[in-house]
Amino acid sequence: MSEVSVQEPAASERIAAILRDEILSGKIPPGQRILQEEVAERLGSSRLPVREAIRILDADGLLEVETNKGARVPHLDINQVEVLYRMRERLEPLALIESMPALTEADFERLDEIQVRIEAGVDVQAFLELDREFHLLTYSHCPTEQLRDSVTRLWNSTSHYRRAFMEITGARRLWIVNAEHKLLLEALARHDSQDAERYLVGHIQRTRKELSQHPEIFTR
Amino acid sequence: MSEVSVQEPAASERIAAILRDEILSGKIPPGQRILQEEVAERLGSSRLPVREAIRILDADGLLEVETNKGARVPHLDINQVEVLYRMRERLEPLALIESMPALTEADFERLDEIQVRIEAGVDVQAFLELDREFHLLTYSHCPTEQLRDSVTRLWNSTSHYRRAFMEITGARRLWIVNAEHKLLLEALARHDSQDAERYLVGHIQRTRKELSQHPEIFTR
DNA sequence: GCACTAAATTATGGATCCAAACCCGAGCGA
DNA sequence: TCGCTCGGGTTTGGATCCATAATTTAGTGC
Repeated sequence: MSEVSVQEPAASERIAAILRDEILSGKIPPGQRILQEEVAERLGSSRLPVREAIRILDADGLLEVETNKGARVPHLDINQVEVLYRMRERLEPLALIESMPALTEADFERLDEIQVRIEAGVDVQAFLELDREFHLLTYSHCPTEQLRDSVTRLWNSTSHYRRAFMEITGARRLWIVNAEHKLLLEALARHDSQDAERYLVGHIQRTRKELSQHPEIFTR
Repeated sequence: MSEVSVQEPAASERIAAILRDEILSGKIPPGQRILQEEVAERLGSSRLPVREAIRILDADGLLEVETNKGARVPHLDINQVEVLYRMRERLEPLALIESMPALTEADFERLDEIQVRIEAGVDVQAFLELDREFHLLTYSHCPTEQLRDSVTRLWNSTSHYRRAFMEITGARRLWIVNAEHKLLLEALARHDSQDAERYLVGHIQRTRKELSQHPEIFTR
């Protein structure tokens, strides 16, 4: 048999993954409604797995669901995003501390590679994906699933505003990100959790402050 | 017409609410499997809204779902619960700070009433419910839904172990909880966010440390 | 008697059909 | 002209039936 059938994920998860990509990449912008039938037809399934996928993405913080009214990508205001960043400032250091001891040599190589690529210069979309992979990789060995999920949710819901920010400011101040990333990497390599936490918090705080200086991002 | 029809919630939400109660009250203990058909028959619906309810409770942190294998109440080990408490120590102060300015006179009256009831002496189940209402009420005006939801999730997933702890230790050290609650209330009444945060963090930290001295709670 | 296999049972995942809620626009009246 | 009401169309929610995967059990050979 040529059909290898490597434990196919459920259709609902496949659909959720596709929609997740489309939302994170900005193809489906905040405020846009998700029509079950449209998605079902486009992805070749019935509405039922789409409904389950919507629930999954709701849990991921990528959709908001209202009874009898359907699902849409949330549209956040500047205050909500500020609070999400403050949550990040508190949770991500914990995730990092929990994950750090278990980081492998392969992880460090990948982190270096990501950082090299970012410094080589990339477009906004590529930067967002690499930056996301960079940070989530540093948390990836955190043994508590709920902490990893919470952090991922925060990244999900703020992704659109990070992109809007990058598109406005361009690569002008990217050198700061690079400096912070490299300091963080170096602290991780030394297994210095104090320094790592300090650099990480500073990194997130700075982003929050810069973001809050561009309220025009949030005018719909 | 006698049918008032006050915007009936969807069946899936009704079922989710019932199951949530049963899990939080310990009627469905950690490790127990949730059979869709059994629930559907017991609550008088088809399996479909049960499936949606399971997704909702998954998002609430009350169930874990595995493809083709069904849903069960998660069974956490002591390390995971410790991390959940550390998450609480970081997130709940933020929720409190965000919510505090909007607390109303009615809120304070209710908080006092809860505290009086706890001090009057109640059984374990009543204490857990009152304690939960007490803290979540102090966060209830936090304008960021995702922060409120995160905190609620943390309370949900640790609820069973709080009960197990209370059942072992009894009301012996309840006076400490009461002292902490009253100090917290007094700081809230003064709108002193610094003191409030300090008391709250101490309260959660102490609970975490006491819990970690009873590893027998986690032996399944 | 034990281990491995295969069939039967059980439980979950998905498709289709029907019911109920929501939305929007046309028509009517003030 | 503006606002309200009532309908038709659209969209979501729920029930039933079927397919598929997991689990258990019975059987067979060693």
